[in-house]
Amino acid sequence: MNSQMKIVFMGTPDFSVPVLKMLIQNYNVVGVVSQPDKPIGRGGKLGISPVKEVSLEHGIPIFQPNHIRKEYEEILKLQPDMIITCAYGQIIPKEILEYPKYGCINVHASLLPKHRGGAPIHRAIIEGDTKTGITIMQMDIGMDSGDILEQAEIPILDSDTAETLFDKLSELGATLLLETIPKIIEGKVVRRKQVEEEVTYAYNISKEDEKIDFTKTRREVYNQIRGLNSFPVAYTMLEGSRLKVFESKIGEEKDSFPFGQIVRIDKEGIGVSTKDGIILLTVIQPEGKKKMKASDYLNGCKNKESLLGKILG
RNA sequence: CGCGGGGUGGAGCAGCUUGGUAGCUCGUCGGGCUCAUAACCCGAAGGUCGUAGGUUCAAAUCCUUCCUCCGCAA
Repeated sequence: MNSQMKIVFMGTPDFSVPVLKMLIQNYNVVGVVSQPDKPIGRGGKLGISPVKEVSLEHGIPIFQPNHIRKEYEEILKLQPDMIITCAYGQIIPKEILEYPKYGCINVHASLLPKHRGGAPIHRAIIEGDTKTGITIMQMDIGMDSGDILEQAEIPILDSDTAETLFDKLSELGATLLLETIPKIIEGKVVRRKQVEEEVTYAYNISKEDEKIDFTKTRREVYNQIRGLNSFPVAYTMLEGSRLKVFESKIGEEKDSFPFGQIVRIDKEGIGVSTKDGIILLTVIQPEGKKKMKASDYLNGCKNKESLLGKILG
C-alpha cells in the first residue's frame, strides 16, 4: 500500500536530509524539489543543495524552479498523493497545496505556534527558550500557519548550540514524520488549530543579529553566541577587523566598565564586560585565519597586554 | 577572471622590505622548588620554512608554477 503512494519532497538544507532519507526508505518518492543551484564560495562555483545531492544519489527526479509560484506544472504532473516539505525556502502556491489527496505536510522545527518562520532553531536558543521541538503540520496559504497534526518536544540544554539542536531536531523530525504519515493516511490524526494569541515569529537571521551586543547581559550574549554556532556565527569588531566568536563562557559579575571593553586576558579566554558582568570569549576566528582557541590567539599576540582596555563592537 | 589575508617544530605567531647561524608565547617530556599547584626555576626533544622550478657562492627571505586554508561580497 504505502509503497504505491506517491510522495514529492521539497526541501533544501542539511536539516531536511534525514527526513528525505527516511521517506526514500519507506515510501515511493517520485520527485524532489529544491532551491536552484547558487554560486557559493570564493571562486563563484555553483553549490548544490544537500537535498539535491541525496536526490541525485538515489536517481530521483529533481526540480529546481526559480519561482515555484509560477513553475509548478511539472510537479503536479508527478501526481503526488502527498507532498512533504521541510525547510524548502519558498512559499508554496495554492495550486500545489490543493493538489495532493493528503495535502501538503510540513515538518517545522519549533513548537508552533511559537517561532513561525525561517530560523526557529536559532531564535529559540537566542531567546533563551528551555525547550523546543518538532511540529508536523497541514500546510495552508500562510507561513507556518496551518493546523497542527503532531508535536514532539525536547529540552534545550545549556550546552546546546544551534548545530547540536539542528542535529537533534532533524532526527526527531524524521522519526515523528515516520510515525505520523500512517495516521494521516488512516485519518486518525487530530487536527488542532494554532492559538493566534500565542503566535511568535522567528525571522531569518540578519547581519545585525550576528553582531554581538555587549549592552545585553552575560546570559543573553552567551545565548546569542551559541545560538549562532556553528552557522552563521556571532561576531564583533576589534580595531576595524572582524572577529568571529564561536564559543563563550559566562564569567564573574562585575560592573563599572564600558560595554564591550576587554577587561581580562588569560588562559580561559578574552574577558569582555557586558551589562551585568564578564563574558569570556573562548573560541574565536580573526579575519583570514582559522577558528582557534582564545588562548592560542593570545599566544600569538606580540603584546597582548595592549588588548586590555580596547572596546569591541 | 568579484575584493582581500594566510600556509615556518604539536598550537598560535615573528622573521621576508635591506638574501648568509630557525626566533617568540605556549604545549609536550625530564629534573628542581613547594604542604601543594594550572605558579615559579633549570634542561631536553621536535622544523624537507605548502609544492615544483628559477636567479645566486648562498633562498624561509627575490622571480615564476601549482596545491591548499580562510575573511568579505554574492
